[in-house]
Amino acid sequence: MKFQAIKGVRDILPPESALWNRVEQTAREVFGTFGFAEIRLPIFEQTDLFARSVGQETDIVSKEMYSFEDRDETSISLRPEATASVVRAYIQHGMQTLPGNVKLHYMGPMFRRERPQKGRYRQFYQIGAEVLGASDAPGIDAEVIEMLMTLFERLKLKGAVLNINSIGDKNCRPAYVEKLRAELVKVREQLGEDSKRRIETNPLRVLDSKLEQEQGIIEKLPRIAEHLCENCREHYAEVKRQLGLRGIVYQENWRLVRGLDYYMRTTFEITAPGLGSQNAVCGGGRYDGLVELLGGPATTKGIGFAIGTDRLVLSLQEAGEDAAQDGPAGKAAGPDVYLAWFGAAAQSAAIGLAKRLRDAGFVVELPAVEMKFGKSLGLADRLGSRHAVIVGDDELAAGIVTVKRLSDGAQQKVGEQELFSYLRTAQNPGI
RNA sequence: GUGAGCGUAGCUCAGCUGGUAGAGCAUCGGUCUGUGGCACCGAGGGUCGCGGGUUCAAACCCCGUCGCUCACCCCA
Repeated sequence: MKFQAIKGVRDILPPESALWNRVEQTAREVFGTFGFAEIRLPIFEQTDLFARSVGQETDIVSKEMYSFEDRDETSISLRPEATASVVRAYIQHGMQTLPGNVKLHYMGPMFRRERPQKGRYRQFYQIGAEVLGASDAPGIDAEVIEMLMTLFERLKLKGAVLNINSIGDKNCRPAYVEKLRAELVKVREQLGEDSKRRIETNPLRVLDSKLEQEQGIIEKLPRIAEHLCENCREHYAEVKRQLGLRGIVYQENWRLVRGLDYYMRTTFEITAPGLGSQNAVCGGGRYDGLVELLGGPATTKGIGFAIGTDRLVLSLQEAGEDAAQDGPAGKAAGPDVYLAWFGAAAQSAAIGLAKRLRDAGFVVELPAVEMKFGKSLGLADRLGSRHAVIVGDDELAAGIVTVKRLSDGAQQKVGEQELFSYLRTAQNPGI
């Protein structure tokens, strides 16, 4: 094999692509009902945008970005996430002058140069949404989460678990981080290599460690919930109350920390089964300082999330939710009508009929060259067609067609108007 | 970046203690010039991931390398 896809990227083939479309379409519908409109963003930006927002010292920026020098020598990067772009667009287009909160959603590929594994790719897809505006009301946090849960419910995602936490703001987090660091130094020798390193680089990350021998130590570490400032504590309490008002079940997880620098206060993550080691389908949180950091008005607050579409689809597949495809293995669902024609005169009649059928919304397969009768019906069968419509000399002479139901072989001769009504009643409406 | 497992036809795999490749499925054609699923017959398709070494002889043994997968790290 000469060419193959680059490491960590992949093709999404039928019938899986149909599930992707369903997921993305459902997201558009659900988000639309919450008043979110779609924003289409560029796939690359100035490198500095990501360095400033995501954080220069994060793994994403320091070692995972696809960066390159443009011809004018500016550094450009493929986006590793989209919140920075949304905020950039918000500022660039002066959206702070729009009435109320600006609610935007997006979907598309992101790029991070990590070692691929189950549920992780170098080109991966996210569906995300952001609320930007003057208000940081806890009700916004809760509604954003409600919207997410509504989507998952609509998609029949099984076993989704919502984890929430508050990681404080610039008034209380630094002091907590120092306290945590001080405690970690005391138990340094009992920690693994990775956690030892994080004492310096990112003490919060230690809380997220999965190492068995560290669990007992982590349980005894100071918790941020007990070190939040007054404002953060009240905000967090109100977010939880607002979630309760919406009937949303959540799990408080004091060890939930986010990897991107811009998060503060509310953070959340949703896990789902069937994903292997990477079990988070969605992560998000509040980022009130980000707009100002990127040069926008200091009064603008923000909150958002990103769903890992690859992982969401994977979890749905593991649960058998992709069974809606009923075509032959490896193929998309078959056509409604296979239009078998025989002879030059029949071909021209079939071309016209195919057009009228398609205009009426039927999926029509029209053989490009004449085939033997048996071959043609055989192909109709293997394509998973529901009906064969036969146009040969006999039909032409009588001005009718033969329609045959492939599932049981029942067939009859009908005029064109009858054909349409027959096909409509034979359709499986709904689903 | 680190570790482990795996690389034989489009797919799933067989190939014994070394003797230069097979099956099933799939594809295409035929039996079959107005009726599909079945059956039978046939065809195409492989530098055995790649390179080197050992050997009279390597898919098989040794070394290296590339790729895939999973896990660590980190994250969606």
